[in-house]
Parts: sequence; structure tokens; C-alpha cells
Amino acid sequence: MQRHSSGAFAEMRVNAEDSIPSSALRADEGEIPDIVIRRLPIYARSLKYLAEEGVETVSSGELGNRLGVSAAQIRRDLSYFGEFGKQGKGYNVDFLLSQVNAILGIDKEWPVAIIGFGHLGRALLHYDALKAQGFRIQALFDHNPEKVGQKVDNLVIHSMDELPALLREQKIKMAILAVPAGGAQEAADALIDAGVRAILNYAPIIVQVPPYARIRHIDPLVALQSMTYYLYNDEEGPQAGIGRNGREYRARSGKLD
Amino acid sequence: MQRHSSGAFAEMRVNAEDSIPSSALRADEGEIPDIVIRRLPIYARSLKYLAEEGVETVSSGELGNRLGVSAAQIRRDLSYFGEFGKQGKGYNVDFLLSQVNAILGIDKEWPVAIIGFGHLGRALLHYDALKAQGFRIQALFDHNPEKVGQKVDNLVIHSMDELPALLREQKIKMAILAVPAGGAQEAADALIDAGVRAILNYAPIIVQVPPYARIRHIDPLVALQSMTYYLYNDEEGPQAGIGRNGREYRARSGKLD
DNA sequence: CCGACTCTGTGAATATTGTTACAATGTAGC
DNA sequence: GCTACATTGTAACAATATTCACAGAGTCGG
Repeated sequence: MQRHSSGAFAEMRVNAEDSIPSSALRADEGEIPDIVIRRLPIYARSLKYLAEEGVETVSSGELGNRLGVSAAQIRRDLSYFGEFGKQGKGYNVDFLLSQVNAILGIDKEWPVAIIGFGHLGRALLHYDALKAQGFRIQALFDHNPEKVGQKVDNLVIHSMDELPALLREQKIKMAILAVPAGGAQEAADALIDAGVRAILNYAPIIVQVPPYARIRHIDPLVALQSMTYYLYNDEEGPQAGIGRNGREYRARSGKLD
Repeated sequence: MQRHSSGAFAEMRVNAEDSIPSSALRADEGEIPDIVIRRLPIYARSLKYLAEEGVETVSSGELGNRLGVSAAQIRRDLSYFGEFGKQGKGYNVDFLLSQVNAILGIDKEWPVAIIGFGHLGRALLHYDALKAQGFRIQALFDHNPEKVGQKVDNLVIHSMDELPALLREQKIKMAILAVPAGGAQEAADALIDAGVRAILNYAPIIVQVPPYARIRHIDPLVALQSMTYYLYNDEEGPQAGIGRNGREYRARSGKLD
């Protein structure tokens, strides 16, 4: 099943049609599960750290240990897109990273809008990791007339009325929604109408989007609440202070998160 | 299968042993899947909004529509814990909300520590929704000697050295980790040693905890990166501006998030 | 070049999660 | 009280996701 006969990793290619066609290499054979797509950025992040540490090669087992995921899962996930490894050796870190980045499209620059410029919106604008990873905040919107017109960094806060025209003009496909729950669905509808196809929602409500768009929800409250159940019900584990912490354990269930 | 013969919702009880024993009502018959536990807070949130709207009764179908989830899934999820509904009518909003809150244990107060008092830590301390839902920030820690000793609100920022003693003393079981990636695993280990059993991690790295503890990861960057794939690969959907937005659609896949 | 070892990619088996479909129960109008 | 209708809880089924396990390739030290 290996097609690259030998040679250095840098020459490894995925299949006949040298270099990546358009990403989603083997994605012809059926759809790729979303759950796989969601793990890819986590693999990419870990690979980035490995590269920074100067590690050249990593096996699915090692990577899995770092992430608390089984080696088989990593191999299977990657196999949706091609063959990136070498028997007996593992994966070349730089090569695999570049491939995963290309698959996800995160080797490109993505313009992003922020809707809602309260504390959270402001914090996100100044969150440097976004810029560092290619997400460029390019438009700000707020409902509040007092804020509209204000200048932040080199951006002006726009009114929601201007949203459709500006987003289309700038071909913005991604937005971060940081408005109160009450206005979130309405804002999302406006975004979709304006051509946005991916929304990161911070509002504490499930916002619905049509099937041709994507949304992810971030809510610390919900995350905390989903853990209290176990605090309340389990009563296991060493008493605090007893039991030395060697941390040989891997993640609870082989599931990320 | 219905045991409550009739009577008002307020009198409904789940089974013989009146009132909730310790939560996890029917949780004897095997373990409850984590994925179910994760949906519960979302149901609870929606029920809270319904209650605030003055709605008295809701069917699994209506609730499912609000959340983009199938009615059957909601019924199945709830059935792990008991029988809360009434044929022909649905669920009493107040009653179901109180039951779900009790199952999750979010009708209690939970003391929480914040580790890492940078911008994010500060923002979380002042995020009122946490307090409003019973999460009381009760201890702050930072690695930076310049910050240690400073007073914020009525809390003092403590050094990491003090963490074990303070957390045990205050019986703190939950923590929010808001430190840089480099220090996250070490900090988590310290938390676990100090008796913490649930961690909300904001550091951009997969932090591993032993099987008797829980962790959830929040990372906007990863969330955005998992959506670029679709922007990059799909090219479906109405062109922006065409196609009226009636929003009859429900969520893409019947999956939350 | 050999032999012992490592590690990938994947078919098959298993485990987990979600849906369908319906009996049982209750509602509501008259 | 009777009839038409709504809705639950769940068994059976279907679909998804994960792991097992191994053939095939490649490594590595001498």
C-alpha cells in the first residue's frame, strides 16, 4: 500500500498526482466524519509543538500518548486523506504538519468578523494567537449606537445595518459571535444572509444555521456544568495527598476533550 | 410505565423513593454515557429560558426544535435518569429544570479556583454568569511573583506553592486553568494532587488527567480551524443574497455543536 | 545482506450512539 | 364518557466510531 519507494521524507508524496490537489486528498471515497475533522487541528497543534522542539519524526504511538488518543485512531484519521507515514519510522513532523495544515486550509489567511464588541469581543480582537494562525479580524460590528463609529486599533465599529454590504464586499466567510443570547440567532441569520459560512458562537444559546454552514459553540458555563455531575456522583480516586503522581495515565477514555 | 397516576406536575415524583436520592436516579443500571451528561446542561439552559418566558409545559419535540436535536434523543437522554414527562402533555418546565439541575448538581454552590491571572483569568473572575450559576471563584493563583500578593476584588493572588494547602483547606474540587501552554500540564498535576477533580482548560494544549478526574478544553483557535476545512472544501449553499432566509432548517446533523 | 524489530494502513470485529416505531397513557372537546 | 389526537418511554434496529490485529514495508546494527 506504500507507494513512495524510499527516499527522504521531504520527497514523500501522497499519491500519483504529486503535490496536494486541493486538499481532501482521498476525500472522494465518501464524506469525512466531522469528528475526524475536529481532531485534525489538535494533531496539527501538537505537531507544531514537536517541530518547535526540533523533533523530526514521530510515530502514531508517540503522538497518541501526547494527546491521550489511541495510535490506531490517529492512523485511521490520517488515512482518510492519504498515506503520510513510513513503516518502521513514523511520520516526518514537518511534512505531516504541512499536510494537515493544507487539508484544513489553515495555511491560508482567513478574514474574520467579530459581532458584538463588549468585553469578550474586545478580548478576542486582541487575542494574538488568532492573528498568528492566519485569522485576520477585519470587521467589527455592534448593535449599540454609542459604540458605532468608534475606532479600535485601525478598525471602525460598524452598525449591524452595514453588515451585509461590508461582509460581502470583503468576502468574509467566518465570524465570531459575541453578543447576548437574546440577539444571537438574529445576528447569525444576518451573517448567513451576508454569505458567512462558519460561525464561532460565544452566546449562551444554541444558534441554528442552515446545513450549508457550520457553527461551533463555546460556553465555559456549560463546560463546568457538565463536570459537576461527576464531582457529585463519583467518589473515587486517591484521597488528595495520598498516591504519588507519576502521571503514567493517559486520558480517561481515548476521547479528546 | 408511568407511575404517577395523575395530579399536578408539581407532585410528580420519579419513583418509589420520593425525592431525589442523591441524583443519578436510575443510574444504577450501568453507567451513563458522557455524551448524555454533556447535553444535560444545554437542556437545562433551554429550560431556564423557557421558564423565564413563562412557558409551563414543553414537549420533547418543541425542546428538540429549539436545540436542533431529535425529540427521541431528548426522551432517551432523560430516560437514563427517570420518567419526568406526561403522555399527551409533555414536560413541566419548572419541574424538569429542577430535576436536571439536581442530576447535574448545579443546584449547589461550587467553589472554584483560577490558575493563571493574565487577561483571561481576570476576565473569567469578572464573568458574572459563573457566579449567577453557582460557581464561586474562591482562590486565585499565579506563577508570576510580581502578581502574587496583589488583591483583586476581595481575593489575594497566591503563589503556586500555596496551592496545595489552600485548595485542600477550602475543599475546592474545580479549577479553571488559564496559564500558557508550557505550564499547563504541570499546573494540572498540582491541582490533581491538591484534590481537584474537574478542570476547565483554556491552555492551547491537551492536558491529561487521571481517570478519576475530568477535564474539558476550550480553545477558540481549534474551533475556528475545524471549520476552515469546510469553507475550503464545500462550495455549496445559496450565493450570498439569493434565497430568502426563513430559517425552517434545523441543525445540520442533529448533533449539538 | 541478514535477522530482529518497528511501525504503517486497513479489513474485520466491537462498541457506542442515534433513530424508528409503537404500545401505553394521557389530553381535550363535546 | 367517548372519540380523536398528542406525547412519552423504550425495545429493536441502524448508523457511526473505535479498536484489534496483522500483512506488508521499512529500519537498524553488525
